[in-house]
Amino acid sequence: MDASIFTIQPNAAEPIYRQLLGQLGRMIAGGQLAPGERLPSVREVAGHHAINPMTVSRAYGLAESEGLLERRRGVGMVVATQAAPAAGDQARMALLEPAARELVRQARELELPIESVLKRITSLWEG
Amino acid sequence: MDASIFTIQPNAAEPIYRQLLGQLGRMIAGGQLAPGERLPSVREVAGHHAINPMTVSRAYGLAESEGLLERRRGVGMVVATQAAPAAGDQARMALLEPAARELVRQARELELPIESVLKRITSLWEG
DNA sequence: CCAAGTGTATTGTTGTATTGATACACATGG
DNA sequence: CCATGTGTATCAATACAACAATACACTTGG
Repeated sequence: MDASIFTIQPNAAEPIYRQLLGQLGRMIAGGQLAPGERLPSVREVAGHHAINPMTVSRAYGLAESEGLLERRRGVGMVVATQAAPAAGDQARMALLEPAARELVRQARELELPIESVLKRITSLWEG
Repeated sequence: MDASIFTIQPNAAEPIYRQLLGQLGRMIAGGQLAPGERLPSVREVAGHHAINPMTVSRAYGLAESEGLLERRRGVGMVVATQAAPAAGDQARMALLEPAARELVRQARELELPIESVLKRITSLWEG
């Protein structure tokens, strides 16, 4: 798998290692990363995004302790075999819950009509 | 205006002063806070939420430099008179854009069907 | 076997951000 | 005038992310 699977924003408020961890979790749950699949090496990702290898290692390490990845000594990281790949819409939706709640909260504070919000979401989805 | 207009989550990743600033901006844009309306005092908000007064002051100060609030010496902060209260849906929607983009990005990573996402949003809106 | 590739433990440094404690300047109302 | 209420400037403490530079244990492929 190429190192470009990850999208990192260096200037975002969310720390880099956490951006990586979040993407890993969602891409595994969504099936874009299948069990047994090998991940780009720490140095590969670090080089491609011009960040520190240890920052990537930190994300991988946390993913491992969450049961998402398995460490193959001398080889690299691999998507855990028992990592639920195609958890039902239900389970995957749970991972979207925080972002969904936040969106709704902000929309309420803005007193926006729900129709406009849904429309915008749809537009962003297609675009 | 009561100090309970703000909702702060002390354990969230987003810093408190930024939570306050965001809510201020949206509630003013949405019209829940009308121009000329007085805000709860720094100490009031701080006491109510058990946080440091300077944290609230920081949010107020930033809001002032953004033109959202006006400082009345010895009196308190007031919603700026020239603060666009009922900017069109268009303008208010712009404030929702970051949250909307993030939601869509995560939904894509999760490979969720757009219908499920819209459904959940609607459900959260009504609930 | 050994060169080259894995991840990682270690130590230290740097920069930044958040929060807190205190003291101050100002305005209002009695 | 002065007690009481504003906001805030200032300084300090703390936490954390990220980087840097090694060194190490391990596996694979030649």
